[in-house]
Amino acid sequence: MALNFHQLHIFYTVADKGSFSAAAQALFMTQPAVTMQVKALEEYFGSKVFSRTTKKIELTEAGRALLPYALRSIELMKETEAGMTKYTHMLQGRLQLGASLTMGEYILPHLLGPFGIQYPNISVSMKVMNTTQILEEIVHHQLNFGLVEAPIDHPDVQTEAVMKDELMLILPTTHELASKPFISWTDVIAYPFILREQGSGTRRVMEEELLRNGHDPTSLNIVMELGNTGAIKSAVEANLGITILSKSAVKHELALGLLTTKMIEGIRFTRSFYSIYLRSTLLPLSAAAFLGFIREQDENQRRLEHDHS
Amino acid sequence: MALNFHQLHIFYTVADKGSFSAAAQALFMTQPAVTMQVKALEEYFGSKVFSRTTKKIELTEAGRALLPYALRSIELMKETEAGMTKYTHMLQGRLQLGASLTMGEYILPHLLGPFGIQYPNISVSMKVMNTTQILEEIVHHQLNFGLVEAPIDHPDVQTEAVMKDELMLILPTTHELASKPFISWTDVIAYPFILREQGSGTRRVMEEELLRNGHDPTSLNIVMELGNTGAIKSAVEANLGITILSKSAVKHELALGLLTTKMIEGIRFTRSFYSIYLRSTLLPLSAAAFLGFIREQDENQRRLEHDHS
DNA sequence: TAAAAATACTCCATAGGTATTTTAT
DNA sequence: ATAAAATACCTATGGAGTATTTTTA
Repeated sequence: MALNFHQLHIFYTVADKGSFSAAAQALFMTQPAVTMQVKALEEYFGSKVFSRTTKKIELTEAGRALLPYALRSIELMKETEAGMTKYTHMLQGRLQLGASLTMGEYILPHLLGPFGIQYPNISVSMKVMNTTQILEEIVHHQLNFGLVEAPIDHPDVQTEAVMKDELMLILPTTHELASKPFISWTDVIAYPFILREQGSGTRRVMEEELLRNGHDPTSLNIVMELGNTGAIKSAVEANLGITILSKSAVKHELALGLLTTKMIEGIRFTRSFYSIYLRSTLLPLSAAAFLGFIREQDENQRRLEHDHS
Repeated sequence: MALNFHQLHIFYTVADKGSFSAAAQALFMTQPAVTMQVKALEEYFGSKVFSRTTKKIELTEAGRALLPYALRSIELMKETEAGMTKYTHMLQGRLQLGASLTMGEYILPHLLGPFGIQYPNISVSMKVMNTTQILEEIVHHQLNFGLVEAPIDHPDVQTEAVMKDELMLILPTTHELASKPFISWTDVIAYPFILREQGSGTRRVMEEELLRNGHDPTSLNIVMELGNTGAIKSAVEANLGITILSKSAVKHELALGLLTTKMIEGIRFTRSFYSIYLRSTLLPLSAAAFLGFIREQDENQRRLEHDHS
């Protein structure tokens, strides 16, 4: 047999965990299988890579030499998969996704549609639960991927900020506030305000964020409540009022110069989301594709923002 | 199946050769096997990597993206094997070595002994033939490794300079020529000279090199002909005469300060040897071990030379 | 004596081979 | 028409599992 990624991956995991059984668990295989692969590696190189007693395992000189190569090969595998996600449109597979309440309720529905179009052969199953439960299921290989609202500190889990969403004040380009350099909360409540109907997710997020920033949503001068974001944007364009929406919701109108976004003095409506997944196991390609997809969305948004900054 | 070196290697070879059949030949496997592995890779990524008609093969966008990763993975494999040769002492295997006449007659006998001690489980078979024949057998997988006297220019063959041997004038540290900054051929023939007996390989190499540099070996003032290099060194140490030997033959005496080496004005007894092997196929570990072994010898020599320069 | 690793065995997936068919120039 | 890739089919190997034994702290 020739040298291969798989054995190096197993070798690395054993070295990392300091035990064959622990590595087996992390790799979701049995201990004898791990023993076998390490043995094969040792036969290949004609040299033991671990000096082992039942209680303690230690890298030999050869093992210490091999370790950095093994690490690099794992990195390279991950890079390769990440670099290839753009081309995985017809990929088959199953994506088992855990999402926090907010993620699952307000963000993912808008992502899963387009994702399903791009990847018609990946079946996505999403479970909405709290962060602790998601973490638990990821560690036990019940889920291969999670999206949560706070970074996770766990040695086996990789956390990465994947989306930044920012709510902004949305005005017609011609609005008198558009030329004002600094806009305060007092300015905002002085003008007619348009928003989504009571009970909508978008409205709830907006109100929660306002409260978090110490402002009372009921002090807004609400002139209109509309059933969808498109209607709100049209109303603002028609100069019927102003609103607060996520920047990404108005990217087209920004591009066309119909609307402008403004920050409100002393208020920051930013939040990040975090992808979490097992460090030890290679992310399934379907999950890698999803992660790539999310990053792409994020990039597009960022690029648009940049074009109009 | 997970991503692996093997498939990337095959993919790269197909891209490199521009044909499945050619790649199969280079990889020493059959065309259907190559087709299979490429297909598996394409299924893995959910995307074709080649657009193929029977006459022409072309990388798709995905293929172009994958190519650099494949190359890197091959490089990494090679690096890993090269980096691990130091630890492959108990390696099993067969090394089929082709060597040019000079290599096989004068150099290899001195290397194969120590190599056999370090690698008792590698059986070495050496074939002495001319460079063209060696090249031929390497390309057709009859030999996995060759050592020749000139660099080879062939697209599928990797050439690397592996040993530099230099003959030097050897003197006792106390000899009056030792303090002379420049030594000419006239100086050399003015002093008693010691060398190996007629018919010895070392003597033959030395005489050939002298002739190549335009000097007549018979003009030497020969006072002694001895049966082995050790005896010659002792004789020179005892101030019975001077000699010409390869630098590496006197490294211990140089280190101990018993002898000095000098260049002879206008004469350069240098020559390089070259290892040659197939670029497309991964060098068998036994061959890699041998290459590493040769490099090590070379390094030791170089280091010693440096210490006394 | 109680864990962790090694061994024995069984089974199945898959890689590779041979023979053949399809395809595109 | 021909050369190259794809397909069909078969075999053998080896990777992974379960069950068990060996090892050493």
